[in-house]
Formats: sequence, C-alpha cells, structure tokens
Amino acid sequence: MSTIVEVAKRAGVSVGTVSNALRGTARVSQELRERVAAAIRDLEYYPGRISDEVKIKQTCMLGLILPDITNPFFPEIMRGAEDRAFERGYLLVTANTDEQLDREQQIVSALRSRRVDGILLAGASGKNTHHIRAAIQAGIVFVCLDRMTAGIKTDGVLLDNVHGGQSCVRHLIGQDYREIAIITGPLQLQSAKERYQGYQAALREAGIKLAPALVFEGDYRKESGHLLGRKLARMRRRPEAVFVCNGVMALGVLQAFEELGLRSPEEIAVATVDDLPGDSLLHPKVTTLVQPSYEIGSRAAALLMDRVEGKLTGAPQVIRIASTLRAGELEPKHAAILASNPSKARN
Amino acid sequence: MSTIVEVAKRAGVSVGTVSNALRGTARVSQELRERVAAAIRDLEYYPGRISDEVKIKQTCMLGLILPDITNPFFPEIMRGAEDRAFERGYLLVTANTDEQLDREQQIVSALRSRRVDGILLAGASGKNTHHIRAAIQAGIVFVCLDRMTAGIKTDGVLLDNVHGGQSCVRHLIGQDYREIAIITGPLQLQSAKERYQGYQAALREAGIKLAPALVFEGDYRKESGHLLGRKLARMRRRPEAVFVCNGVMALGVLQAFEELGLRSPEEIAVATVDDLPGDSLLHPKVTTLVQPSYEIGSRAAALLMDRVEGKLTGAPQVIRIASTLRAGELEPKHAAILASNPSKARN
DNA sequence: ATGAAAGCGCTAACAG
DNA sequence: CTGTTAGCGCTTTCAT
Repeated sequence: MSTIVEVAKRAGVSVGTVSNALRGTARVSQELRERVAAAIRDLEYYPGRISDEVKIKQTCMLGLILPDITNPFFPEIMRGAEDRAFERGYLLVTANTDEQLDREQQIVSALRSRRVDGILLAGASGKNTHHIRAAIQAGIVFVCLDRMTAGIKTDGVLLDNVHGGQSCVRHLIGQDYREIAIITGPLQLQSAKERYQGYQAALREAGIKLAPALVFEGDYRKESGHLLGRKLARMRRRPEAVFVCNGVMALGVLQAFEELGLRSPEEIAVATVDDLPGDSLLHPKVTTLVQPSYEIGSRAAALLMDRVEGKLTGAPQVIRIASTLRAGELEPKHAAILASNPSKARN
Repeated sequence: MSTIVEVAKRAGVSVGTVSNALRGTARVSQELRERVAAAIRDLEYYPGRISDEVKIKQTCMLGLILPDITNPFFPEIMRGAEDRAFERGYLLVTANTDEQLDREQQIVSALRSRRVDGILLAGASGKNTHHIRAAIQAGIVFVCLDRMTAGIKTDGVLLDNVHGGQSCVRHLIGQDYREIAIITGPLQLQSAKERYQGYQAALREAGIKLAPALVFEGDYRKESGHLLGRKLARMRRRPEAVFVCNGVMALGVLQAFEELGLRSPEEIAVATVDDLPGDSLLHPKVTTLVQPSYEIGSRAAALLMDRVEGKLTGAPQVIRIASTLRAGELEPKHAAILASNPSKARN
C-alpha cells in the first residue's frame, strides 16, 4: 500500500502535483501528468479517503438500522436506500438490532465513532432514546423509516398505516364478514397503533361494534402469529376473518391454520399488510396491503442525503406513503353475492 | 462536535492526558481524570476513530458483497456475518451487486477507498476479476462465500453442492421417479456446476442415463424458474420430477405449475435447494436441501477476521458446509411403495 | 504523572 | 504551472 508521498517521490514531483493531477484541481503539464500516471501504475497506488475525512468532516457514509433483515419486508427497503445512496456516492452501512434496544445503542455508537453523516432508523421499540438525542445533538442527521421513534422529532418516511389498515378491513367488511379479529403488532410501536386505529375506523364506519375479545396483541414476529393463530382457531366462537398486522405474523397464522386443518378463506378469511414472505402469488387467498418498500427506502435515503447536504432545511417532515390493496382470491361469501348481483363484479 | 483539543483546553490539561484518561493507556491522577471527565461531559465529546485509522491502517470495517439481499437466501448470511463481526468490534458494510460485474467493481472500489480490512464476497458471475486481484494485491483480504470466484485463490465457505445435489436427486430416485429434469443455475457459476454434477452423479449411480432434453439452464432468478417451469409443464413427454437448483427459481416453477393447473407432486414432483422464500412449511410437498445460511455467513466472517488479524496464516482453505435434506411430504409413488412394504416406513 | 510534539495520508492555501 | 507547508483529530513516544 503505497502513499501519495511515494508516488510523488517516484514521479519526481511534489505531493501537491500528484494530488492535482489526480483530481484535476489545477492544471498540470502534460509531462508531469504522465510521470505521475506512470508512478501510480507502477506503485499500484490507490487513493484512500479516510485521511481527508479527518479534515473535511464528511464521510459520505450512512447508517441503516433495521430490526431484522431476515424479515422480508426489509430487504427491499435496503435496496431502495442503497441504490439512492450509491448513486450519490454514499456508502450504506446496514445493521440489525433484533429489536433490542441495547443493540441499537451499540450500533449507533459504532456508527457515531465512524462519523457517519446520517442514519436511517427503523427503531427498536424501547422508550429510552438518549442515544438518539445525543447523536442528533452531535450533528448526525436522522430519518425514521417505517416507524417513527417516539419522542424524537425527525423526518420520517412511512406507510399511511391508518388508511391502509382501514381499507384492508373495509374490504373484508365489503365481503360481508362482520366478526373480524385483529392481530396487532406491539402496541408501543406507532405503526402497530395506527394499523389498529385503521381497524377500528373501518368497524366504526360499518357500524360494527369493536369486540375486545377479538383483539390480540402480537409482536410482529412469526411465533406470535403462530401462537395467536392457534388460539383464534380454537375459539368457541371463531371469528369469520382476521386482519393480521404484518406479513411475518400472517405466515405464522396460516401455518397454525394449516396445522389445525382450518381452511382459509372458507372457514376463516385472512387479510394482512404485505411483507408476506415468499411470494404472495402463492397465497392467492390472502388479501394483502401492499407496501412499496423499495420506495420507502429510496425516499428516506434521498431525504436523508438532502438534509446532510443542506439541500433541505426547515422543520422535519413526515412523508406518508400510500399502500395499495390487493384483494384476495374470490372468497365464498363474496362469490355468493356476486352470483346474485353480477354488477358488482367490477369492484 | 468538539475535539480532543477542546476537551484538553477546557480541562486545563494536555491532549495526551485526555487520551490517556480516556483509554487508560497510562496512569492519570484522580484529579485530572475527574477534570477530564467533566470536560467531556460538558462538551459532549465523543471520540472518533477515523483519525487514528489514518495512522494505524486498520479500519475494523468489513465489506459483504452479495448478489441481491432480496433473495431470501442472503439475509441469513448477512446476519451470521454481522453477528460475528459485531462481536469482534468490526463494522460490516453490506452491498448488493445485482449480479452485475460493473456494480461489483464499483463496490469494491468504494470499499477500497474506505480501506476496509477485508471483504466477504459472493461474486457476480463475470470472469473479469482484475478488480479483485488488485484489491488483494493492495492488502485487502477476501473470503468467498457461497460461490468461489473463478481464478482467484482465496478462502471460501460454501455448501457441499455436489453431495447436496446428489442426495436430493437420490431421494427422488428413491421414490421411484426416473425421469427427472433439472433446472440449473448459470453454469459459469461454480455452485451451479457442482449441483449439476450432483444430479449427474445421482443418476449415474442409479443407472439412469442422463437425458440432455431434461437439462435446463436457468439463472438463479425467479423469472427463469417461471419460464422454464412453463416449458417443462408443456413438454410432450413431461418428466416425473424436477430438481430446481435454487429456491427462488423453485418459486417461479411452482407458480408456473399453479398457473397451468399442474399439481405437484401428483403430476410432477419438485425438489430444490433451500432458500425457498417464505417458509417451507407452507410448501410441504417440496423436498428441499436445507442450507445452514447463518452458519455460512458466520464462519466466513470468522475466517476473514482471523486472516485480517493474522491469527490464521497459510494456504487458502475452502470450507464445505454440509446441507441436510428435508424430505417433501409423502409423494404418491412412495406412498404406494410404503403400502406394500411397511418396513420402509422408517426411512 | 504530565506535557510537548511528531506523525498518519491527504488536500488546500500559499509561494515561487 | 509546481513545490512547500499547514493542518485535520488522535495516539504515542519522549522528555520533563
């Protein structure tokens, strides 16, 4: 690993000249330029940037903190963020917290000591946000992703959870299901709370009274979906449908149903917000709220870099991304309605 | 963002003392230690490490280059690598190549200029490996992952593809399927080649002649699985089973079959190597070769750090990780055999 | 036990 | 046009 000094020496010029030749900062004579080029080739010199980072206080590195890349909802986000970052010359450092607050703290710390310019955060659920505040205080820009971190005012890019959840449940209701259960995410997370609100709104507008017995709090992980799915399947009075608040849990639910021989949607319909692992085409019967994850990552990264570069100033803004509903395969009840009223077929 | 100098000034000591107090390099009197601590608190000083990296030529950053994190095979690998790296104080920078050689080159370049200590590489398929050689030459350690990069001799951690593929196909044969097609990966990739070899070996040992018409080369992506699945489904003489060389393609195949109303395994059995998106429990009929992805990532990272730190020296070693076969649900042919020969039930 | 000062690789002023 | 040099923030000798 040769340095710029060695190159200068070998080319018989000063380091300033090498630097200039390299980056075109100033005109360098044809001859010297060639000598420098030769020296660089000979020495296989490859300029490093960490030395200037010391001076210019800009690393062009961004952090991306996710709960768990293994949850298929996140890889797309990462791609979106990475593509945008890469385009603009930033390097993206992605890390998983496993939903563990202390791990999040460690990661933020590691990122801080590396002086990243900004961080995209899909925070662990904890309420201790001191590490975030401190980092912001220190000049690191944050943009929240998927979920806002409570008590911190930053930009954010996330799903319009209330409307999404509402339209999802509304769709079920539109198919004449009335006893609709919900498996929520951890309710201290904003996204979980909002989806739950959407559920409530949909019921309300349909004049259905919310039945507390049909509300189950999960934790966004498969195990809890599985557990609650079993519970649900075995209820004395089983609901007609269930709205599962994320894809991973939905998977657990479907598995539970399969184990118990419960057919869906014949015996119980399932709706979920996307990030359904694998490909939803293989689960045609599940109504899903499709999240444009790539776009979420992409826009969040763009926003972050705009802040970092000072292109964007002013109050934090929260961008709500619209989801789209992908109706499940025709479900029995609905099919029956259709038969008696063909005009509805277009919906 | 205050610097160590400001801290020193505020505490009325020298920077050396601050540094010593901070890292316990040398004894510092109780009093000064307290003054320093106070100054640090007041100024919210947070030591950065990039300045020393300039000097010590060690960044404790590792790169992880993947084709596409969106392929569910890779997130686990990333977790494995990240967990190990984090434990040992390294930061992992993960990037996607999209199987594009030029993108791989750009990433390696970005990583090099940031002076990462080492790189975990699941290479893009191209044969132009100049950028890798150059980076190695420059002192960056490489460990290959999942697939060796042709023509470069480095350590590697990857599946025992030949045996894996063989046992997978052998299993099909054991169920009395004889006309078994294969959808391979891109055959310039070693892993694809090896799985194909496993297929051949299994046929050979069973005395089945390889039928070139049953060999289809895919590219490890879903679209190609879908395409070839359709093709296969429509053959005048449809094979009885198909061995699909990765999970994503298998998904495409299953989708194609579903679209065409072809039932599996009744009409055609499917076996695949894991990384089947979602959860295989939802595809109980597919025989899968389970890859311990987490372990692959974990071991590769450990190996890389051992090299970086000089704990491991000597010739490159390739670690082959064993896969395990998870038999698909009882398939018709096999079930018939069982009925007439109960003793086989234990297999 | 403390302070002073030399660098690390590189860029950016500033002189010539 | 080209060379010199002063830092960037931090650790680490080396004196004191």
